[in-house]
Amino acid sequence: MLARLMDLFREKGFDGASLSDISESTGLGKSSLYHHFPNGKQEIAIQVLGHLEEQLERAVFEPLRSNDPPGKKLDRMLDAIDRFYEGGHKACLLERLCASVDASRFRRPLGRAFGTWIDAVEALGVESGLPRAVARQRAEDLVVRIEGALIVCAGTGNTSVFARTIRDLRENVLAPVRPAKKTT
Amino acid sequence: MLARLMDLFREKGFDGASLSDISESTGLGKSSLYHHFPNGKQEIAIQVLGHLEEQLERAVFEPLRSNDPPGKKLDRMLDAIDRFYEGGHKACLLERLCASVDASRFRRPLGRAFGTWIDAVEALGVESGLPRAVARQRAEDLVVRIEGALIVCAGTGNTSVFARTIRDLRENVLAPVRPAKKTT
DNA sequence: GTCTATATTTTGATAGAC
DNA sequence: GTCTATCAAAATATAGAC
Repeated sequence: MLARLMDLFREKGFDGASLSDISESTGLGKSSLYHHFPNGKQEIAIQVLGHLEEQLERAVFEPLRSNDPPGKKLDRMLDAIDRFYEGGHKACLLERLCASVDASRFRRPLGRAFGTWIDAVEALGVESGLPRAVARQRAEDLVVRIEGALIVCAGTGNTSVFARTIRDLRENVLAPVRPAKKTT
Repeated sequence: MLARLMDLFREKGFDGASLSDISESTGLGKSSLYHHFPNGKQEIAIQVLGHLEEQLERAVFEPLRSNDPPGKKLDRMLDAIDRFYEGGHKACLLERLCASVDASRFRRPLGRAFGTWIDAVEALGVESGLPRAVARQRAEDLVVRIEGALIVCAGTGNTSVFARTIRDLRENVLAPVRPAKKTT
């Protein structure tokens, strides 16, 4: 059920998904929805966010705990991410909630979700031998580029940007630091 | 007036900005709005998008036409972009419209705006001596990273990610191609 | 727990006076 | 060109039966 609701919010956004949509997508009447979520739509979104964090846990943290080498772990993370966004065809719930009018109400869970994600990738970078500052930057960059690629794909209708972004990330997130190029 | 409306849509998104908001932000009654925009809210958004394209023209194309060296042109572009997004504090109109329920109605102008932007950066890369394919990729990447950085800043409340992204882009978008690093 | 029915507010949009 | 007044539809939310 939370999975269906997540699909709905990813498709329509928070402001765009009405209670009627929610009712239809769950098969429950509005009164039943208020039985399960006394605080209405906002609470539904927050519970859906919680559900996303669980999936993030499985997609990002679980690979991280394995005994595979870091490069393999990164690959498995990116595989999971690619699947989750269906190659750039499906939007990010975090982004959809960031873009809602009530974004301030989601600030805390949103900040936590982004932080969790970034921290996990940073830890992987550190594990693979990168200096912490570099690992941090690259972890932020991974999330930035995935979110951005989803936007550009949605705006242009061209999902190849997402595919290429994932490919680039595979090659570059854990790459050894190279000396800076001199500017002319 | 279109500037005020653009601010409104950037702040609240398309679904989140009601006609009452629009009325308040412009100082016009609803009937007056329908006098100027007979097709209602959708037409307002499309005209605001047109206004954005003009600003994009000034911010992106005008620097491109100067006689400065490519690196200088890129710097001026990124300065304008940094100003436009106020260092990551203000959202992107394109993204807000991508994230609306009615996104399909904006698909054409959105695709055109993204295309214009990417094409301009690609041309700059070619001018600076990059192979076209590389220039294309980097141009897409510039837009991807700016859009993504805005999302992450909005979600985490930390605008330093935007600042660093701009800095990275300054150094890397036009950098000469370097041989790929071998994987272990 | 789920339903039908309804309350209340807000939405996008129009009519018509000035 | 702008206003007041108003519309029908849709929004969120609740009451109360079963």
